[in-house]
Amino acid sequence: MASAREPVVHATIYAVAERAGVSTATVSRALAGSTKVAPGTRDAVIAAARELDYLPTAAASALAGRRTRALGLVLPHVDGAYYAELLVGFEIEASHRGLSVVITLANPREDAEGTVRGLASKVDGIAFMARSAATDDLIARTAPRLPVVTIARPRIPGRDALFSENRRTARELTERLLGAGRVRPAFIGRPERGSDLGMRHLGVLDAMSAAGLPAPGLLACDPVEDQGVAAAEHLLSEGMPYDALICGNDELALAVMRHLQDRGVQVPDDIAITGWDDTTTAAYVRPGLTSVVQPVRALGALAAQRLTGLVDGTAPDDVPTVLASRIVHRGSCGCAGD
Amino acid sequence: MASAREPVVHATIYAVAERAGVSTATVSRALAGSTKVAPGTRDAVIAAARELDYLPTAAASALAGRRTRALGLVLPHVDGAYYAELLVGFEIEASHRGLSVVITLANPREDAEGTVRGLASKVDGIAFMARSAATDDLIARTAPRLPVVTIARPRIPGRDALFSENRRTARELTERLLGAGRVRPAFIGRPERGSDLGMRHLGVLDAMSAAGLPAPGLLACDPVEDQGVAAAEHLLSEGMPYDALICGNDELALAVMRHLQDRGVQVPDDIAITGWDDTTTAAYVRPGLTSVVQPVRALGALAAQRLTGLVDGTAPDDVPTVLASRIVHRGSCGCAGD
DNA sequence: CTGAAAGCGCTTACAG
DNA sequence: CTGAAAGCGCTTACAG
Repeated sequence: MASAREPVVHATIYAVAERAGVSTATVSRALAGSTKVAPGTRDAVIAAARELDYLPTAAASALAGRRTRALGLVLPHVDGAYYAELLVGFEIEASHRGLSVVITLANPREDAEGTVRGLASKVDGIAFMARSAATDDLIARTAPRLPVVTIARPRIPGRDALFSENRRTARELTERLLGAGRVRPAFIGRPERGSDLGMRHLGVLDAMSAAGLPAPGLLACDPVEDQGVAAAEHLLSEGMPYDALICGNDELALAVMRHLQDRGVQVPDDIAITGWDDTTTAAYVRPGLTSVVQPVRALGALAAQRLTGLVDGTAPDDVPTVLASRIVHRGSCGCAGD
Repeated sequence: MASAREPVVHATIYAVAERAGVSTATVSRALAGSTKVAPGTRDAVIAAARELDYLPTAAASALAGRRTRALGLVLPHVDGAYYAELLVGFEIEASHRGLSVVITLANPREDAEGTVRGLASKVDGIAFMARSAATDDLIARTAPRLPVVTIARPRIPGRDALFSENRRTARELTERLLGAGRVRPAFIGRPERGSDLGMRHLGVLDAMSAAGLPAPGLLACDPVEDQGVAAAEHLLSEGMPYDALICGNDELALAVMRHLQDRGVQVPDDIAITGWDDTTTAAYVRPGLTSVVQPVRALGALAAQRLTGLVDGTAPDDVPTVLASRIVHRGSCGCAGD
């Protein structure tokens, strides 16, 4: 076993101060862009810093300044373009504000408590995304310690909660199907209170009751491919009692659609199918899958933005925010029309 | 504008020490799991820490301990499941080792230099993924400051470089096509020296020359959808001079395939098509797209692992590492066989 | 506009 | 096995 890497010694603020002929306080101010530094002094400091290739140690700044200049993002332990997109929005916004991003995957099988506590010790604020091992309770206990926002998950009392529009969009989508004569829809997915899927389910209910129709069918299953296959199998065994399937996400919708097609069911003639998230695949399958585009990147950016506001004390408090979604009509719903 | 959030005061190591009736040195050791602490003492410290809900300030630990206990990951500024998967592998491995992950998207349009320098000041080591705004030069200049590894990008002299197997897999894929009678293949993508696509292109050349055949065609374009469409259009206008298209990634392959199919070309009868990355969509289109699964998650994990070794001084130096890829045969290549 | 000095909250030789 | 004390490298009232 080799010995630990010998750390290269780098210039500190003292070296810069000495070279520029000023105090470390002045170096600190000049480099922070303080306006109360004489231009000439500032230039000398900047020149000295550059000559020494000075890079302030983040830990020292954080300790002295009581700001880590970092934001935390807790994601469910899954892959997928959806979360990647959220991360992109969050990171870009954070980096525009000079903040770095510490990312954590909350794995149900592991020590979520320890993970989140650890994160809380190294960032100025945390965004919790959707369903993850970070429970309501854990988030609530974390919140007094530092600013917290939630994204696409049940709201924590007194904390900012961000969502994409779900209920109203689901209602519109359902009304569109009803308008095309599909009056016996079923919802596929597990609607949980306050979650994205829960809200989507409510939107479907809204449309049905507004139209004076009975409640839609419900096939409760987790939003993953194999459960979609199982749901499709179940439908076939039941003799296809519905004429439209509003799926909680694309993964489910694609699995259901393919399985039904493989069994000879015609989409959309025999049954209409819709999804959510507008994944890449939705546009590539045939018929194209009607889906809902969510402003995921904007949601990520908004989270970073509100967190920054909370950290600086410039944010209005406790305002839930909902960003608009948009239906993308393709062939699978039999209502693409125009 | 509201005033800045009043920080809640939390227990420090002094409070824990006082409560446990020991010195802060002992608290520090006990909590770090040092073996040189008497069991009774350790229990008392742990109890006191729990009672006070003590959370060590990461900045203070980092400053005093000269270790941030964080790893940096620089990704190209794009979304997509591929990078998400890499991040998952990296994060899981890092978190297993008690390290957190600071993620940065290197955007060509922005200050990559400042971004990477900032990152270098807050982590113990950095992994640079693929093509990003982090140039060879920038990475080389960062490397003396802290441990660095690269992933799927041209190697930086003297630094660890990780890859998934590209050249040999490309050769196998090509040989399979040749075996199925497709002797006039073209490569679609922009092969750059030392990059994943560059290696894939070389593998195709290997197979052709080993078979005593002329070099394959080359349609140089960036690996994005619209360039795939343009390439397909070009092929049509040329009268389809090839019988197989080996595309640098799935995005390109899918765009090419769809465009050709829309123009009446039969896949694989008229032309065979293959991609790389085995995206979700590859399995959903018809015919299914033959593609190559890369060990992306494992690559991420390996990067975190080697970085940790480098930080601790326990890593063998300068060993390039290549992880195996696997071809997934589907209908599009006309060589699925069985 | 600038500096001296205290202090941020830990870790780690060093000594016992 | 434990403690006193120095020190990690910054920032920020405070005073001028």
